[in-house]
Amino acid sequence: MAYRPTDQIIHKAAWLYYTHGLRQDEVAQRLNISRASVALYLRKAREAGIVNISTSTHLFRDDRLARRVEDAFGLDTVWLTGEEGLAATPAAEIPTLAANVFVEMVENGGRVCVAWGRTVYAIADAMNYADREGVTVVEMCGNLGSPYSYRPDQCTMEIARRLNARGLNFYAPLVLSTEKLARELREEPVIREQLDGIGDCDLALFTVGALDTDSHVIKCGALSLDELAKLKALGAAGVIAGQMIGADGKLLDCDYNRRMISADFDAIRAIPRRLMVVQEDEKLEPLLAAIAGRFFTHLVTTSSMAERLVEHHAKPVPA
Amino acid sequence: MAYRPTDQIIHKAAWLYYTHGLRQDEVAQRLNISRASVALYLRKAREAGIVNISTSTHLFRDDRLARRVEDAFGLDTVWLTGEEGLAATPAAEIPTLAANVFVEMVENGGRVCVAWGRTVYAIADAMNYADREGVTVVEMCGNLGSPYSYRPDQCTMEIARRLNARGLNFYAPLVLSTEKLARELREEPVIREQLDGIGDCDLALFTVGALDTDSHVIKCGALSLDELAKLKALGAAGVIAGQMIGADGKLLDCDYNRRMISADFDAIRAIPRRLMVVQEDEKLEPLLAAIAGRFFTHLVTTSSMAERLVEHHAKPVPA
DNA sequence: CATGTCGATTGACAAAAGTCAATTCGAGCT
DNA sequence: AGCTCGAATTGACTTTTGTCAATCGACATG
Repeated sequence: MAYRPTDQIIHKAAWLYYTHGLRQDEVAQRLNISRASVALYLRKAREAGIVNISTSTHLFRDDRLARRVEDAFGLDTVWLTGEEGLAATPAAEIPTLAANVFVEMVENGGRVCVAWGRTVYAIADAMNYADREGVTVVEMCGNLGSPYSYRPDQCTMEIARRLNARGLNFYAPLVLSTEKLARELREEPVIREQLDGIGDCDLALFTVGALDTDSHVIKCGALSLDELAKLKALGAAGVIAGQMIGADGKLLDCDYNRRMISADFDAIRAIPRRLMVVQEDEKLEPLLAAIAGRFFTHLVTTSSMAERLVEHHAKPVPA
Repeated sequence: MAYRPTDQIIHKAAWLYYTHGLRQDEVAQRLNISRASVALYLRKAREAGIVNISTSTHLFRDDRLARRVEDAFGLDTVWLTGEEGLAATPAAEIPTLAANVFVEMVENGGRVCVAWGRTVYAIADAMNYADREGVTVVEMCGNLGSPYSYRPDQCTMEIARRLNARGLNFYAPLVLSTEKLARELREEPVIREQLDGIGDCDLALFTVGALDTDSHVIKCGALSLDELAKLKALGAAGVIAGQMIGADGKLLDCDYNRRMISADFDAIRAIPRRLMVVQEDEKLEPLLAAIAGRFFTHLVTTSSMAERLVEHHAKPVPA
């Protein structure tokens, strides 16, 4: 963070107000400025992450159901949002919780890796500005130039901005038209380096995609409806960082995957803490596939999804 | 933290207010309680560390002088409080800054070790309630039952309370009347274990004591004026965790030190991050001794002390 | 069963914080 | 020097928050 000279006074105001507990008029008096300026500076301080206000996410862990999911699938931690409509708007609950959980997990000097999608973008949006130091945010997969407002590079950069971190973008498309081109591109040093760097991360944030006709891969134009149907016939059950996986969680052996520039699954699994966020109730099948592939260690989802997960676990072979 | 049933609603109120940014009356409406209750719950949430408000301490690092001290003495980080009277009361500035720096340094699951003294107690007092998990706070040296209000065990316990941590006290006096008894006591399993545990910490908080007639060791009755004079004649330059050190930073070879139950110096130096806090301007000589002994890696002190340190470094052999 | 006690809760008022249009300041240009 | 434009700052007003005495209600006790 480059320190502009005016930052100094913002810092001082924040220190006096939040740390020493002075009132705004007292701060104003001491710094010889108007109280209105103090109020302005304090807002800036909050936005810049000079002041950090965070709420414990314990509430969402302190739940029998969450523990049952942890035990059933061997996950490190599960956070659930209840039915009770604790959010301002119901749709905001999962991203807000995920953002808080994620920020708590990011450590100074850490290297985090983020995927993209509607959910990840919403998380970025709900994320507080935090005053981390030396954090690097890297993209997990190639980009898609698209009419979509939540492009992958925007996700990365927005998250980096909130964490006061350095953002590293992937300078490649997500999916290419031929397998040959994808292979060649993957061997380009710039790309190679980025791909190799994913395994060095200590934290990952991602979601699993569904394969409905209105799902993300379709909407952003990575895949046609025709191709989708074929992939489903081949056994595709979900999407991880753009790549198709089967119900067993393994990379699907298909042309589409071979045309992809994205994180190697072993590299993803080499990351010690991997936070999966699932918002939509329709994503049970993809989520189970992601569990089978051991893609994540931490999970944020809804109570209703958790119930279905536990239920499924009780009788893994449906009648 | 044991969750009382009423904590649930405090959590919810805090989440809605701080994370979702609702107003108090909106929170009240949603939770079906009066707004006054919401205000009350929010205060409790802040006090319990459910909500964490922390201010960046960058301001105090962003200082040429701090860098010069870091370079001159090979320290990791130095924070300085300026002359400008940024504090509510000047005397509160150092403890408040130190408390904030310290809390930032404490990591979940960590093991921290604290010494005691007027300054450490003031730091404990200025410390925010933080929502850490799995932290252990251990005492660095034996206790002194005394008329003093800042007894070592109080320091430990207060800091533990603020960090939502487990506090481990030393069940031994700081100084005994004979060397033999001290030696025997050190070999008691309970004590041995505590002493050995100090080297396993990843963070330490302590100060260096002076040897004036009104200094801490005298006031709390650990030492008589007579003894003090003798120790000074022997070359005592400062006090670290109760023990006398010479100007070279080495443990002074004296009867007093041998009667002491306190952390082994090698154990202290085995702790990777050690935060030294020096408030009083008279402590230049003790601080230089502590530097010579490589007792600390991080330092919080005043600008004026920093100036004298740098000055001293420029001409280490005074005319 | 009335009564006392204590903590939780509330209504009403006072204090503090947020907001915004108007004004001042200051860098860059003529 | 005088002028222009945009950003920083402020005073005045509105909204939100903090506080505290009064009240409620659960539970224990004579």
